Parts: sequence; structure tokens; C-alpha cells
Amino acid sequence: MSGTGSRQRADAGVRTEGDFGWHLGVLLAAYHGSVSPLLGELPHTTRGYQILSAVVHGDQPTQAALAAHLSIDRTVMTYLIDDLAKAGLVERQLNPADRRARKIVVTELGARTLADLEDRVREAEETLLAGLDEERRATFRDLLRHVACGIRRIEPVDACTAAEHLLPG
Amino acid sequence: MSGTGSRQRADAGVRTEGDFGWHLGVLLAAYHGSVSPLLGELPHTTRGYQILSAVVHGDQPTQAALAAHLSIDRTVMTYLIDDLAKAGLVERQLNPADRRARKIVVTELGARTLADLEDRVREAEETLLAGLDEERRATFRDLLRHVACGIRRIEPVDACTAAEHLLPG
DNA sequence: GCATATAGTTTGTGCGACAACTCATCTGGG
DNA sequence: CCCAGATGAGTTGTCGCACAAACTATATGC
Repeated sequence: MSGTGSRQRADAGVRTEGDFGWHLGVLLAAYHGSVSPLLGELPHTTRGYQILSAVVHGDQPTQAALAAHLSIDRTVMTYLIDDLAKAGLVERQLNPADRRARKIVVTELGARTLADLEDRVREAEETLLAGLDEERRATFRDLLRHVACGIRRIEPVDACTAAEHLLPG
Repeated sequence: MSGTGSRQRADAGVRTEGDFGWHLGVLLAAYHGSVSPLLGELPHTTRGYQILSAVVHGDQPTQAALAAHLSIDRTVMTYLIDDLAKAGLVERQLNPADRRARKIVVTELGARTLADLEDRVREAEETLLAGLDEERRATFRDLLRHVACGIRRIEPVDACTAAEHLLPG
């Protein structure tokens, strides 16, 4: 069994050694699996959902900024937006001040769609976290958010700031 | 802005509404980004690492069980194992009792490689979680593990049990 | 012994990511 | 005013990967 290495430590007998990545993968896969069916005809499933959410809540000035926020390649973002636009959920708004840039804005249909989906997605998330009681679910969400925002503060991209200043203290 | 829906709740002003999936994506992407460079020539980067880890720690009886554990398609697992075997890290062990099945076992080189990598991966994970103090990092890992195991108890696949019975209480 | 199920592999297809290129527009230097 | 370079966006081509559908081989049950 090769009991060498840093397996047994003094602290607790927790031994979550090489499993962190696996835990993460399991959770993300389950997230996709639970959320995708809720999204129905929404293009590109969770990707589309996240974009729609970022468009509504994030208020990114350009398509490039939106792509950076979501760590999506610019060239990929083009056809993702294409498909969301075809579905009537978002629009490319021309910016008279800089005619290269397009700001992605939500349509009325998009806003209604997102509002409708958000509650159901939230429920699905809670179901995913059903292994934890309510207090721990909140703690987990909180820690996860801190981690993600910490990562984004190290890596170049801005982001998070928008969500961060809304926190209690 | 569509202030409807479940945005504002009584509890805290946390508003982590549609961002859970995004947080998760950020973390997993950062995980790949941090860990992959450490793995060097190891085939299929984090995938290969997780397989190697599962082979050593998980003791799955067959290749199919291994695939199910990692949520990898059987047909994909074939060439992943192929490449790990070509690299001399694992071997397909024939089972005389069932000559269809192959048990994937680690080689000496594979064991040494994994032992060497585990410490460095652990460090990279800690760096990822640098936004949290040490106590919260442990809490986060713990909650994540519970969530993942909870998910795997709902979805058919076994797994987790192996890690679970090693817990303190 | 035949039907059916299971472990693993092979092959083909389609989608998604990324690189390289193009186009349009902005910005600064002369 | 004009030119060079930078930047936002879109287009095209290529590659790798995941998945479905075959196929081989063994096992098991009637």
C-alpha cells in the first residue's frame, strides 16, 4: 500500500490526500448534470446560463470583458453570443463612443428567462449540497466564493469586485 | 434589474445568486492551471493524476469500476490507461478468475511518481486556497468532501466509501 | 448449448477549444 | 492630417476529446 509520503499527519486522521481534485470534479459534474436539464432549450446549457447571468448581474462593458470574466476565449464567445442572440435572449448593443465594441445586453425575454431559471437552479444547487445541513451549506457557499474571488484577485482578471462590495462586512 | 425572485432573503445579505456555478468553474480551472504544470510528462495531466491516485489508493477491482469511480467513459478509459501503461506507470493485470476483466495496478515507477507528485499537488492546492486561513481551508476541504460523497451516495456509483471509513467519527 | 449479459477495445462522428488571419476602428506621434 | 500600432470583434482551419455504435472475448443462467 506504500504507506510512505505525507499520508499520515499529526493533525486529524482526515486523509483527503489526492482527492481534492476528484471531489471538485464530482461536484462540478453533478452541477452540470443537475442544472443542464433545467435549462431546456437554452443554448449551450450551463455556459449559456452563466453568460446570461453575467450579462444581467455583471454589467460588463464589452464582449471581451464578458469573455475574460468567464474565462472564455474571445473567439468562442462570438458564437456563444451568436446563439444566445438567435434565441432572442441577448442583443449586441453598438457603442457610439467606440464603434468596435459591442456591449451585450439582455432582452426582455432574456431577463424573464433568467429570472425564471435562477430559482430553479438555486433549488438544484441546494439539492446538490443536500449532504450538508443548512448552516453548513451557507458556510460552504461562502468559503467557495472567497476562494474563487481570491483566485481571481491573483490571476489578472478583475471580476468578483462586483459581488464583493455587496457583502455585509 | 428585475428585483423579483428570491434575490433578497431574510438571512444575510450574501447574494451569491447565480454565481455558484461560476465560483466552481473558477476554482476548477485554477486547479487545472496550477496542477497541470507540476505533472510534467504525465499523460493526460490532471486526468492521469487522478487515475494514478485512484489506482493506488482506491483499489478498484476492474477497469470498468475505475472508470465509474472517476466518471470516465469506458471507451475513454481505454486509451487513458493505454497511455499511462505506455509511460510505464500502470499495468493491466489479468484476472484468472474472470478473463474478461483487467485490474489496473501501479508499477514501482508509478508509485514513486505518484508519491513524488502528491506533495507538490498538495502544495498547489493550498496555494489555490490561499484566500482562506488554515482553519477555513480545512473546513472547506472537509465540506467539499462531504458534498462530493453525498453526491456519490445519491448517484449510483459506489466510491467514497473507501475514503469515508477512514474518518475519525 | 444457446441466449443474454458484461469487460474491454475499436472505429467513426461531431462538437468545442484554440491559433492564425482578416476587418474595422481607435489612439498617439509626427 | 496621415500613418503605425493597438484593440474589439469575427472568420476559418485544425486538432483533440467525448460519445455512440459497432465488435471480440468471456461469463452466467436456463
